[in-house]
Amino acid sequence: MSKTIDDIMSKTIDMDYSLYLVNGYASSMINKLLNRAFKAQNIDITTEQLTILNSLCKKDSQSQHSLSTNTFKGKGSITRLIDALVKNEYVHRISHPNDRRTNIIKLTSKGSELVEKAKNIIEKYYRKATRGISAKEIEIMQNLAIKMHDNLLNEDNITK
Amino acid sequence: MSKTIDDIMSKTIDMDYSLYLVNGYASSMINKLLNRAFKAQNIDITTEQLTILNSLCKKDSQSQHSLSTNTFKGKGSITRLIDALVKNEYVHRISHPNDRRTNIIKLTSKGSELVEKAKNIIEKYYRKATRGISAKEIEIMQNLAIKMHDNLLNEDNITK
DNA sequence: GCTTAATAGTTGCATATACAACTATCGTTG
DNA sequence: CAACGATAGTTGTATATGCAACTATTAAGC
Repeated sequence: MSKTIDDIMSKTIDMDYSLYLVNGYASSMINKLLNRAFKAQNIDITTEQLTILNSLCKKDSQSQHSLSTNTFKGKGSITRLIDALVKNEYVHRISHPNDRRTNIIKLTSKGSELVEKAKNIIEKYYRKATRGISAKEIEIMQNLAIKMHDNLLNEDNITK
Repeated sequence: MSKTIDDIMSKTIDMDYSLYLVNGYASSMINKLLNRAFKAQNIDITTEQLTILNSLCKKDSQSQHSLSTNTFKGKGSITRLIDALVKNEYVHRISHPNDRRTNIIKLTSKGSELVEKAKNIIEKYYRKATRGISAKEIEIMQNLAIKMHDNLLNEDNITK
């Protein structure tokens, strides 16, 4: 007998279920552990900055606007994350030749190497997190998370 | 044919799957929308602060240490969140009579009323997020998120 | 009882994000 | 081509978190 949504929501003052989603406990936990692991191994990066590098691995030489769209981050965050990445020489920030408003972000070789190192650590923690969970279940969970994200993205009141 | 974990992890440089978890896109999206909705309706609260109030609804008069454990937040965050809650008179911060190190946090009537108002908004967005997803699937996802969180909590290297 | 260790909470510093105001540049339209 | 609006990025302010150093108080061990 599984709970219906109304069972879940009708609990007196118990917002645990929805707050579990809102707070993203699992996400923030693995995020924290990863950032701690990077620091412990003297890898000068954060998971948030890695999101940018990962996007550049898939498609190099993106504009900041493109990176903002692809990583679901605000343009202000992008500016500051790239500031940090440039400082560490993981990317170059180059002015677009035909549009001086636009910056082109290019992965450096140092950046590529870093991604490979970080990838191993991420995989390690990902495996820890998913211990005892089948690949099928993981796939279900990922698809549901994506679906929820899409549901919210498609809200009328989300224009920015 | 579903993907195995190795299928997922072996992709060349594609960390999307694990980064989707790490970044908690769905969580941060609903979190953002909720905080925006609270502001739009002149409800002076954030989801993070609500996590504290929710815990107090379940068990009032907790110490900050207890709240830290129950909400998975660091003690520094607890201090500052309660500063904000006290300022808005949603809680009282009272010195423990027998242990002057400890503060007891008590929900005020204003705090209780606020939780009820916020609960409706949270439920609304929770329903939007889970549109087209069955109650059974939601339950699966929640249980998996809890399991992943537990997996990481039980790591040897997590002592603080 | 005194010393030491453990516990509870606060605070400073760094990172990240949301939001809004701002600058600079490009495109469109008359 | 001048004016207007759209677009790309930057920056200031506020909130939240992690982490480490710190104070204050209590508990434990001798």
